[in-house]
Amino acid sequence: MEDVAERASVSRALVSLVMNNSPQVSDEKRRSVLRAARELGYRPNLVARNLAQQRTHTIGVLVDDLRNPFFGEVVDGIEAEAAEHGFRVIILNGHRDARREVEAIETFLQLQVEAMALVGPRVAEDDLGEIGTSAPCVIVATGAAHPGIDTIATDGRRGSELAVEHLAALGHTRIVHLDGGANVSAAERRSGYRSGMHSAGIGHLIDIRPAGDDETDALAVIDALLAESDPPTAIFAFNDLLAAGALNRLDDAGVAVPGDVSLIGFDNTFISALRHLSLSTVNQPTLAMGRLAVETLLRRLSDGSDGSDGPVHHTLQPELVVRGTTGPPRSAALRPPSPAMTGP
Amino acid sequence: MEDVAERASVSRALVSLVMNNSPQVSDEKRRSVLRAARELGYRPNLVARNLAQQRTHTIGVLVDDLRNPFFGEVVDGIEAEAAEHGFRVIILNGHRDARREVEAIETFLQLQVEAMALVGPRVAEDDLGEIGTSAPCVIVATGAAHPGIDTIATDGRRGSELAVEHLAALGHTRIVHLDGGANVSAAERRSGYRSGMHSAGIGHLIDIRPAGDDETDALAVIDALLAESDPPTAIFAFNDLLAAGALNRLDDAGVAVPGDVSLIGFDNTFISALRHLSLSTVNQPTLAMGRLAVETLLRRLSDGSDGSDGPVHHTLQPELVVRGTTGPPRSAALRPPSPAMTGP
DNA sequence: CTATGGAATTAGAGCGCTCCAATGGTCTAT
DNA sequence: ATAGACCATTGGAGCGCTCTAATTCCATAG
Repeated sequence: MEDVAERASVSRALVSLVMNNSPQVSDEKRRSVLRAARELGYRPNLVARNLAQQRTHTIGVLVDDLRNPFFGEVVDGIEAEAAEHGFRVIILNGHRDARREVEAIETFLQLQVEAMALVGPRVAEDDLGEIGTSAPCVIVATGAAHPGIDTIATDGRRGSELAVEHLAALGHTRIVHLDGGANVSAAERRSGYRSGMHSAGIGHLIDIRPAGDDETDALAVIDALLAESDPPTAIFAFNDLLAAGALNRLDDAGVAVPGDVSLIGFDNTFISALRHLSLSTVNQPTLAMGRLAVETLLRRLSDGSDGSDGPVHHTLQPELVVRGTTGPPRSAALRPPSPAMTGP
Repeated sequence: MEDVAERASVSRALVSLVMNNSPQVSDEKRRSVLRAARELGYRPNLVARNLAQQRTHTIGVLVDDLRNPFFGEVVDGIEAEAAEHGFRVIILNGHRDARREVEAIETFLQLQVEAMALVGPRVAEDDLGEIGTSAPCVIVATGAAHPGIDTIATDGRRGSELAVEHLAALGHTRIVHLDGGANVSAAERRSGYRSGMHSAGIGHLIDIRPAGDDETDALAVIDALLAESDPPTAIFAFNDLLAAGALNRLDDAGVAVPGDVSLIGFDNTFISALRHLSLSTVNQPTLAMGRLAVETLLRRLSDGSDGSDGPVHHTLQPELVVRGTTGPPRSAALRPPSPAMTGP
């Protein structure tokens, strides 16, 4: 910068003004500074600028798992909205591990990001400690598990109800839920499953199996399920990945979907749309969630409020997406939903 | 920091030493500094540290498309290796757009990253200009399209040959290639397709259709293909996503896979492994590529060489993965799809 | 008792930039 | 002419940290 200033025979301060294209600099000087900069291959040092300005114009985005396309879509929304407001976005990977998430958040804070969006985090609110309030922070796509922090979520409870209602309407009664296990959204979806079962009048048939949130997590559970004397006629999986894994296994075992068993997922990732899977699922408005997350952060930023007072919870509505993996149970014609009947 | 120093009644310099856990500080002072830091909730400012140190210990990773799980896997490898060597990784999203990629690289440089890995970039080498040499830079998973820069790639030519050989060995001759279009790896895979066809003695049947690298890019091409008088018996798609899209469309049209048409992809992303897709494909050793990328960067860093002299090209070997979408062609006698027939 | 060396500690300059207050210049109104 | 207003420009302090060289302290040797 010194060099540029010298070459253009102006002061360092003037170079700074030009680089930030301040309006109050004469065209003549501006041109000569820009030329000097170009000739010298000068590139402003953001680290220094950030330090001097005490601002970084940066939003940190923590992504639970880069391999899950669902999160990629949310990030797209975040980036779009952030860019419109002059913010840079840097991404850190949580690797589906709460410990690494906390590290990543700590890194964000040390890097002085102005705000953070945690996409699908696994950290419990308690483990966030003061961390969440050192900078505006919003949690995206993790349901209502963080009452003390701003959140953007799809109504996982309602989404689950939609799924169960759909299956029940088709005539299913023996509906099993593959639970998301340690995943933070799991509780909410589980509760939706429960209430859905109750309002369908089959509350006594509630059956929840711990599974997880990855394709591989489904395998053992499906095996166990198939080995039982009274296997389910329908399965509601925590998310699409898990459903896809379940589909694998059912296929292995020669079980027809939806002929023998209906299957529905959650998230509506692009994989569920793949025709050969054609997975029925529940849609989350990912793009809107991302944009809303940034809006929320920016509001905090201009308020100066850090969210510890009255956090904001945005809940978006899920939508049922019926594709090819759900259908009436085999015996539907013979056996309309009659909870009292337990055997043939 | 000032405050911490005062509270522990030591100098700022000593606090700095403690924060960088230098060995030459007495236990007594160390403890009291740490306590003071804790009590004050002190968090070192990385921006300031980076400026003072003239180092950031950061590797910038530019990802072509966050939604493509293939890239997520490569990034996993990069992060693992980087962490082992005390480097932080920050990720920027290229959004499948060369212009945004250049912006991202510029951002990395301004943020003073010490090295960059471009994962599946779309920028042509020429558009990289001096940019690539301002810091060590390695291009991952984009074939041999960047002769002047360090690269890590799977041998796309060989991979394509494997795919074609496989199809030819099954008895196919009418093998069409769905081309990756603007994607930088496309040329290499196309050339492998060509050479594969030639060595199978069916060079005269070479047939390349521009498509793209996303599920949606396959639709129109498949429609066109099916409308022809002599549709192919086998399709080799640029990547898994494209193949998945093709599968969708073939399915829509009631074409059996692999009964009527065999289909093979490239990348071996987890979606190809989904049982219902069960896509035959060509594997790339993603994790190894990521690790190798970082190794290469670190070598440049310690050499002080910037790669403009003698770039290094690592080429890893692809592997054929045969799953359920490839099989022998239907015997000539039957040949069901007879486009001349329009009505029952 | 002084000299010597080593370890622990500190003062202070400096990293590359921004931003405030101050400077000098030009223009208009008196 | 002179004061005032207004612009473009600049000097210099300061952002929070590190790092070198200097200082202090203490133990040991001569």
